[in-house]
Amino acid sequence: MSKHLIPRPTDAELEILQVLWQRGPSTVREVNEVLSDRREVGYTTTLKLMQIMVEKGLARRNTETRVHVYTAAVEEAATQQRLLDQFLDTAFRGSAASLIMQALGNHRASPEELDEIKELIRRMEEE
Amino acid sequence: MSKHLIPRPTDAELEILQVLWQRGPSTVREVNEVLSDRREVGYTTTLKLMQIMVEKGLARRNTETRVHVYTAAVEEAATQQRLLDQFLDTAFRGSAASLIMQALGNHRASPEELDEIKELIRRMEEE
DNA sequence: ATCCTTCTACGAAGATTATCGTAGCCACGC
DNA sequence: GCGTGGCTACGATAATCTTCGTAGAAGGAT
Repeated sequence: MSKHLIPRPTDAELEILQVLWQRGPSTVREVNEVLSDRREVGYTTTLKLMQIMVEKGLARRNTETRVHVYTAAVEEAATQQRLLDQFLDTAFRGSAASLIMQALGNHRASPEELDEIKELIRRMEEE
Repeated sequence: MSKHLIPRPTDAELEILQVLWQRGPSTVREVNEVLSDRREVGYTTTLKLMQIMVEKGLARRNTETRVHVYTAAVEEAATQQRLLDQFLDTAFRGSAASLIMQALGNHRASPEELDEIKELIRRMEEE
């Protein structure tokens, strides 16, 4: 709504944002069905959360049709960046390198992804 | 206390864990002074949190001396790993590569750190 | 001994999250 | 035209987190 300041999404809100980012504009039912695949969650729970997200400015909705359609109002990359910055501070005392080492060491990355990362490092070293 | 399950530390708890990891065994006053450098926080607030952390199994304390000395009861690396796993899921849909790309792209890493990361990638590719 | 400081213990309040029940609305099928 | 199913709105609740006030014990200084 008001242009004030869009707050950091909570965990449940982030879960919903992920669905909106992936599917694009969606109804409550559609989002709820995606969430329900992973865990049990009531329809009105999802509805309420999405209404709150509109209030907070995290999502928009079109109320012209009877069944409202919701859209993410924040960008995926920008949101991830914000969350990452904060996570880096609180969990890794700001050391990006040590976070990267942990992430690399414990999660499978495909050869293509490794190539991408190497390429990025190469470009960074050229400065 | 009980061996049950040690929960994920909250933000405030993590902040305290950081201090314990960095300083080693510390009193409430010592921890509170470190925190106070960053933001205003009452002494009894820190005390209460540290007491709760003992209950949860996140910290231990020695009550033999009048002034209790607290120690982290969870390992830094293991805790970071747990937090990272969860963060990866909720914020990056589990894609470690995309998290790494974001982290690399937006946070300065020293040439030495880049070398370390390259070395790790090299070792991963040898499999 | 008494006062002052510093500590721990405890309870409680306020904020935030997540959850859902209930009520009411609306369209469509019959 | 009426009921049924699916939708939104709203309020309430429970759990969790964070914060701090107050009380009482324990030393140390005078």
